[in-house]
Amino acid sequence: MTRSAPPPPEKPDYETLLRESGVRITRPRRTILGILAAQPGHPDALEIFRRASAVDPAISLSTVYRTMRLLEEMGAIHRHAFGDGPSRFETADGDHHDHLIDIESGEVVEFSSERIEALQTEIARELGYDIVSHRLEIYGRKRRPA
Amino acid sequence: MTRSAPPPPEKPDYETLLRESGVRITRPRRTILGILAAQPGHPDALEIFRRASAVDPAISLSTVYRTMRLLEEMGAIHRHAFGDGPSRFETADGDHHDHLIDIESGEVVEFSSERIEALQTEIARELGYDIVSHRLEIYGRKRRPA
DNA sequence: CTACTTGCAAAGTGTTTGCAGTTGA
DNA sequence: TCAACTGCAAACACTTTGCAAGTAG
Repeated sequence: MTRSAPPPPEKPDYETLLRESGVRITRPRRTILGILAAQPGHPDALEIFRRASAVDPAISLSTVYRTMRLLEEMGAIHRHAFGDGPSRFETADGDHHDHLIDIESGEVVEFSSERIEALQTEIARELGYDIVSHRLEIYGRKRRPA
Repeated sequence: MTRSAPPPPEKPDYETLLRESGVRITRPRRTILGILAAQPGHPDALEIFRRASAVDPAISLSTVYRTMRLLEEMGAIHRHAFGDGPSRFETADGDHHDHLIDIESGEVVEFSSERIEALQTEIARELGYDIVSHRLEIYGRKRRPA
């Protein structure tokens, strides 16, 4: 066994990723990518558009939507439809997780449970299905201290 | 302990329910109610509108939407947003259950798991929240027989 | 009778798309 | 260079709403 280079960084370099997919790195895309990298939350398209506009006022909302779709198709981000509002996006670095949405503030807390995952797989199997994807959202409100 | 009347029928009478809420039973409402009672599935507004039109061609899509909202607010039906398409509705008789959606046919299979419910409550508690509602959807495809 | 409902058309959201001009590789 | 990309405005799908006419109780 020989020494080798350290494992790749946990956060992929989207620009490189895109370029390798034969996609051009344009100004609007670089701007949006920068925003996604800097913002840890679950913003919607309008939110991203607002931040992008602050950096480059020429950016259009269409381009935001087109870029989000592009990134989603590449697997670089996930799209969520919490409640019924607009789609909200999240970078797809880490592992799978589910969401708890604070119905009062809209805040999103991420969590994951191997046991729930396992139960879902089991249930799907019993029903004769293979899981392609799933969505688990808990809507709650902060517990008042007694 | 005295003998008493048998438990109420499992399927509530929506007309009575509505009347008791001070809501008028109009022709369109009666038609829609009839369709919901007869159809066991998870139809969307357009689907309900189509079936209603067959019974009473004068019904408008707006009235379908207004009626679904009314019933939802009364707790008589649940509204779901599977994938990203239109809202789909389901009568709220029985117990709580979750959904497995066949991504190829759109078919919806209902299931419920006390263990998953319990795990969710536990997770929410650990995060400091009380659950208000939740949504668990499994998207899958029928397993091919080997 | 008259307040609640309706149908219709118009408005509203969130998102996608056609097109002519722009730009990255 | 020149296909990929963009901004813009128009189109879209789904849903809600204003209003004048209709109707249940």
